[in-house]
Amino acid sequence: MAQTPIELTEAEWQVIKAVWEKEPCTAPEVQERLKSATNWTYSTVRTLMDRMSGKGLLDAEKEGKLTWFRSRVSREQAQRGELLYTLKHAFDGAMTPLVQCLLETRGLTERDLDDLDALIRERRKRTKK
Amino acid sequence: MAQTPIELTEAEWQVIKAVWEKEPCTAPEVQERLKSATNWTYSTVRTLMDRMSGKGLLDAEKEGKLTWFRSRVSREQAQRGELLYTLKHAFDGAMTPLVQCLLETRGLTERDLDDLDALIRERRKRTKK
DNA sequence: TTCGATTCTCCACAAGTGTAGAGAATTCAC
DNA sequence: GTGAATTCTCTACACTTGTGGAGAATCGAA
Repeated sequence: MAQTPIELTEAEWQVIKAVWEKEPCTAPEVQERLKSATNWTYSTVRTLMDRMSGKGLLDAEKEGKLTWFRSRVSREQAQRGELLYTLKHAFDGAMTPLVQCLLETRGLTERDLDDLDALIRERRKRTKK
Repeated sequence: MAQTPIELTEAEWQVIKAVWEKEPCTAPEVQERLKSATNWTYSTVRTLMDRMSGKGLLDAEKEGKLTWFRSRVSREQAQRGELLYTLKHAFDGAMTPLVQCLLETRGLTERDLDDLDALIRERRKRTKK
């Protein structure tokens, strides 16, 4: 069940986010989507995507000359993996310091704080139930 | 001022946490502290520490045969770096989804939620001022 | 059916990372 | 001062990551 936590490299994040935008998709499409952000050549994108398929992060299906890719991990899974990594290594698993760090770090708006409040209240309700 | 954000590899996290425990310290000491967690040989630990000195993560000072190491980044700096990395790549900089993910992820206690509340209230006070 | 465009495959390479062995240097106890 | 113990230096090596070039394969249009 709790499969090995998903970890993505920086480049892999770029790619998978582009894939999530619209699936299935081809490598040239992904290259195009990343054009402005990275300027990667087709080769670069394709190599990344192939490696990601090898790791089970993407799924590749060949149809004639084209190869269609789709993600095999959801955004939520990936986010969770990344966050858990940080939680574990940087904060030794302690959630509160992590949030504290977050609150210190950013120029937060009142609105942000309201959102957090709401999240917590929401979460409380669920726990109570 | 905002120096390039600090990023540590997994092994580097282990090492620097051991260094933070008590500084300055020697490589054999660090090896000892990590003994139970990693079983790394002296060579491994030392190589890591030397590389980290090279990167400016540690400071190395030689005294006779011994080399004393101390950290050049604080736990807070490192935590912030790690967290910002996650925030940026996995959550596109959006704090609320990150916290949301956090709240979903873990078996939180009432106590945890109380702590978060407190943090937010605290933070509000500071903003108001 | 040949040409241009598109997409693919294969290979390459430098830098970074995790890991550690072999043997030199230093030091301390006798 | 000799030997054992400690610590160091140097080197190595496989694997991953970021990046992409060269040229083959395929497809659509003329």
